[in-house]
Amino acid sequence: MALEIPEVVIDRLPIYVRALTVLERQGRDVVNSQELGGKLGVTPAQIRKDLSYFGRFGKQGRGYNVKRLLEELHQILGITREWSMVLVGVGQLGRAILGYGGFAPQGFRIVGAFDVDSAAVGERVDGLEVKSIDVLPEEMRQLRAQLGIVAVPAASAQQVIDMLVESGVKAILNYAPIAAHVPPDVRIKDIDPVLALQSMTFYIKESGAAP
Amino acid sequence: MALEIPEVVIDRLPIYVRALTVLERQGRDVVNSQELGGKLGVTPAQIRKDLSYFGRFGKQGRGYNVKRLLEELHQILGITREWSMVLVGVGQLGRAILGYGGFAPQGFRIVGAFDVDSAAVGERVDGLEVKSIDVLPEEMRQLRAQLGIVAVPAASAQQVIDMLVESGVKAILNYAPIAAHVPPDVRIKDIDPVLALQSMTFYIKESGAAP
DNA sequence: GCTACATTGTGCATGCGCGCGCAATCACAG
DNA sequence: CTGTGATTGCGCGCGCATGCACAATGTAGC
Ligand SMILES: NC(=O)c1ccc[n+]([C@@H]2O[C@H](COP(=O)([O-])OP(=O)(O)OC[C@H]3O[C@@H](n4cnc5c(N)ncnc54)[C@H](O)[C@@H]3O)[C@@H](O)[C@H]2O)c1
Ligand SMILES: NC(=O)c1ccc[n+]([C@@H]2O[C@H](COP(=O)([O-])OP(=O)(O)OC[C@H]3O[C@@H](n4cnc5c(N)ncnc54)[C@H](O)[C@@H]3O)[C@@H](O)[C@H]2O)c1
Repeated sequence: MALEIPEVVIDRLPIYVRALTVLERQGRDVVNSQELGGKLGVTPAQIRKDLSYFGRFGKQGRGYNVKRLLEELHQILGITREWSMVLVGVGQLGRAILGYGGFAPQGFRIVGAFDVDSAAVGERVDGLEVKSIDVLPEEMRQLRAQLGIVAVPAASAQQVIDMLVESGVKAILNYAPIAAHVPPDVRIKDIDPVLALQSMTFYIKESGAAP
Repeated sequence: MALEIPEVVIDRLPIYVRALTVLERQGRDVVNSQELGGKLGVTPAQIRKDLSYFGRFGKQGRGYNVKRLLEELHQILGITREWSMVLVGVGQLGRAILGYGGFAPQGFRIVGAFDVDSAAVGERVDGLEVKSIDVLPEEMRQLRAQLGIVAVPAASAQQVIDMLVESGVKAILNYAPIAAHVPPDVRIKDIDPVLALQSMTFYIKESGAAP
């Protein structure tokens, strides 16, 4: 199979999905690569090249059928089905994640929440009962979640990630500020706002006006 | 000046900072590129090449002095000083951000919080009084914040970003799921967990066991 | 049905990031 | 002070992502 597809390409596809979803909701039928690129800050050639890895979805002289392209991208990314996720760490961030309404419409369902703190365990948060981290392995045998979200302090993160991997999770969204280690068959993506800020200050550090 | 430094390099420096900070706290004096690379999943050559853009910080036969290298990286990234940030959108996520203890130790201070909802305005959240979005422009004349955090719904995000730019903000951390437009002299980084999830499902979609 | 026009799909060249490999350099032991 | 061992700094080539340019192809108008 065509597994020579660059990872950068895969990372751009969800952005296309996001923009196309907006266009579909606006009732737009077709869109061309130039308009789409303008919205996203991507060159039209880039978009066409990216899509050409997977097939020929456009019509010359018109552009891309919004609905059709959206379906194709869903198929490619594997987001036609529903995905089950478990959350570990029901603290401040964990609660915001549980309450976030942005996952469900995209087919990502949180089916389990775990914490080590006995004060949190047993509590109901957004219709989900928080379970003890100790029962994660056995709970996972029923839940069969393929994705894990890690929102525990840095000190516990690697340990929690190991547990998730052991329980069969194949992809992890990690909010803890560590560089975690996972087996080659497990995907992991980190979200760290501090890293984002620290790389931006490099570019603006000369632009005056300290307080 | 040496402004030919690739952005990917700048994006890696904060990761080095994070790892070195841990080593320093552990009392380590020196570290070599191999050990550092092992921790971070980066090749030793990559690390040495990255650092060589900015100077010669290592000693042959020994490695890098942890404290010294950390200071150099702080200097390079512009994180020796304190940076002031304003937050717009004090909802679920905004409150988690305000309560997050990870910004202050790295020199990032939230000095203002704004919302449009009259129920939130006037409220004190983590020692900060939430102000109306209407007074953002005049408040900014006193606060002089260089960074902005956007945690409002997608529909309001571009408008809020325009206001921040107008008020002199030079870098924006955007949590809203949109591709925002900013002038060339303003940096912006997006944080979107859904995009991260959607790119990971591509790789694990065949690996069995649907619910 | 035919012509004019718009836009895709892609071969190809350019440029850039990555990592190899080695000489230069430093620490340390004897 | 000299030799040994280790690790950096960096020149260089390779590979890959990016974007140009054009032929292929479909649309719409007449
Ligand atoms: N709050 C934010 O906005 C924010 C933003 C980015 C990253 N983060 C990161 O997310 C993580 C959580 O942040 P937070 O603000 O929610 O902290 P928090 O202290 O409020 O929550 C952490 C939760 O994890 C639980 N926990 C600790 N060890 C555990 C273990 N071994 N197993 C299961 N649960 C465990 C704690 O009981 C607590 O409920 C931290 O690593 C933080 O750096 C937070
Ligand atoms: N909650 C999460 O974990 C999470 C994660 C990632 C991204 N996001 C994104 O972050 C944003 C906020 O999410 P949330 O869950 O906190 O939503 P929320 O509805 O709880 O909070 C949004 C807040 O923004 C305020 N607001 C709306 N328009 C405004 C305007 N023009 N000016 C100032 N304030 C305004 C609202 O009054 C509200 O308080 C959304 O774009 C969401 O997609 C949230």
